[in-house]
Amino acid sequence: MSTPSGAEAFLPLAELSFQILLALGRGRAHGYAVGKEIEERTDGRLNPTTGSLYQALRRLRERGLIVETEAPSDDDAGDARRRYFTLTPLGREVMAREVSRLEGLIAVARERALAPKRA
Amino acid sequence: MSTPSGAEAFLPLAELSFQILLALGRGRAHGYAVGKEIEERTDGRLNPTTGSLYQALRRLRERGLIVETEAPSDDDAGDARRRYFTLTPLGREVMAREVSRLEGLIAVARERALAPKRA
DNA sequence: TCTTGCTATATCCACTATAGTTATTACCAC
DNA sequence: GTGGTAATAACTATAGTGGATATAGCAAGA
Repeated sequence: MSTPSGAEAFLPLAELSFQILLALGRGRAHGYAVGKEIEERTDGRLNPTTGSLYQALRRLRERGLIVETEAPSDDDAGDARRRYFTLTPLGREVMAREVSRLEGLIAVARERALAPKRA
Repeated sequence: MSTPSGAEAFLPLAELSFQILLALGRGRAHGYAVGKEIEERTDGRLNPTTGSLYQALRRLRERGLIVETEAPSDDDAGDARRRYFTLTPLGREVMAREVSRLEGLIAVARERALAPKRA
């Protein structure tokens, strides 16, 4: 279905942006935690410095893929500096579309590179 | 840390670069044809200008993912300006690794965004 | 035939977006 | 105080993209 949301316009997602959306896919999180999650999940392969991380968060927020939200109630003991983010419906849709796009690429790659033809 | 081939160092592949490798996955092709193939395969969604196309080809060549090769014998009627390219083994491996990487991302995205948790 | 114009093919230059680096500030727990 | 947590800002590096340009070949028509 071509949902007229314009989600396509955000594709392809940059590596870090996609990773951030993935991290937020689990639910609300604050910036620092997002960075840690990415680092852990990628086994240190990706280690976003705060500079690039918050830059990317800002871009995503400005484009409406994520929003800044209140701290969760079970975090009142937490650090007041924390800025929490969650995916917007648009962000979720962009993710879904990006996944579709990638799946298409994978299918083509499989049929071509893994069963190479003579040149 | 690094894989034997160092193919990981080329990841993530940019959209256009990956598309070019996909196009060459079918076998040798010249630049212009690569552009056309991409445009057709993506139903016009991607319409690489010659500028970005040849720049990307140059980058891929400089990094050893593709090489410039002779024109095929059945092309002697073709335009002499044509520059033909083929995947190198490294290029093929980079493709394979990129596919693995993307599959990993997809798996994470599926489990998170398509079964969203309460934030 | 000459000219106009379109497709094919490629190069060069400049702009933009993204990411990385580094430094600074501030809070919190030990 | 020290060390980890959390965020901001200024700067740099560079990959990627896009636009303008050039040129050859071919087709259509004056």
